[in-house]
Amino acid sequence: MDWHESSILSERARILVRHLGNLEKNDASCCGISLAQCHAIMEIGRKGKINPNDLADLLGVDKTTMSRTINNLVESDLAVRHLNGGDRRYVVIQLTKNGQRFFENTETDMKRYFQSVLERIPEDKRSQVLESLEIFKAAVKNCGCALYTGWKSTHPTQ
Amino acid sequence: MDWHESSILSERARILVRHLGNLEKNDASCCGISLAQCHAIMEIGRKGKINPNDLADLLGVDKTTMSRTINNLVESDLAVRHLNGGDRRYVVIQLTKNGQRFFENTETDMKRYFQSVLERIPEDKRSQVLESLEIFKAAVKNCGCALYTGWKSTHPTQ
DNA sequence: ACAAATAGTTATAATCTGCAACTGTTGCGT
DNA sequence: ACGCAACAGTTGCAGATTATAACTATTTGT
Repeated sequence: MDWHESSILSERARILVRHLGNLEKNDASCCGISLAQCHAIMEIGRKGKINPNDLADLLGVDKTTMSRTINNLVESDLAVRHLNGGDRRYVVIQLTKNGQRFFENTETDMKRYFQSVLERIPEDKRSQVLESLEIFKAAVKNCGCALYTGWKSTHPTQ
Repeated sequence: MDWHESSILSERARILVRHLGNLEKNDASCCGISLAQCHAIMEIGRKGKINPNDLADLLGVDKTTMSRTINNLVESDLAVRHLNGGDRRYVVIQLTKNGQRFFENTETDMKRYFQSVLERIPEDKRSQVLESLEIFKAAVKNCGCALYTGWKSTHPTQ
């Protein structure tokens, strides 16, 4: 059990997440759209069509929050709700032309950003970094355990 | 200019950030403390002592938000404010005994989590992943540009 | 000595969030 | 066919978080 390596991993992942997260937050607020709305648009755009419940799970928010976020998108003419003919409980969400444009522009922006990140990585290390991110991503996703397992039991609960 | 690689990079970083972010969010809410408060505790703990302004910059929030977050911590007996003798404009924040315990427990939890992530990475890839994360982190930090540079100009602004 | 700059706090208002309770729809067992 | 549980989705409410603007207090520079 290598305690030292996991400490390094923890540190690097933390800084990375915070840095990219802040970047997102700062830049999202400058275009009249909330971060939650932006994330929703990006996921709807990638999936093409999706129902609110799955979208809520994907983004890790409550379905009521999702419902309201979708309201905002619809009011801003960025997304539309359709009723699924087969099962009328289901609602299908899709992007409008406006939303589609937003989605594509933002995806291009993100690629451009990561392009410039890539340029800051030595050329002979790029494929290694790409592969490692995939490995790390898979390890994180497969790790069912919680981040702060000890909180409930070991933390002073005020 | 390799558009394909930056696309892959973007995708992997995005999923990683969202996954770890959600993990944080879900687990933070279960111990009577907000995510903002938790982040603040962790940074105060790592720095030992820090002033509100620097802490706000570090966490990417407004200083007024920081002030209130610190209020919460003080009320919960997790941190204390001290007046800096030298320049009485400055406030120094430190953890209380309670806060210190919280900090140490959480740091241990995080290490434990990343330990189990590490165990899911093939042994012969671990040092490569660790190195790559460092490279990637540095590249992200040094990249002064914004994530969504095009939003202001190219996005439909509502 | 006095204006500008700095660190920090409070007032206000807007936004985001989730739990509880609700409607409407479907599937299942009898 | 009926009733009931399960499910998708929405709204009422109440609490938490956030930033902008206006403020106090302290220091620095001229």
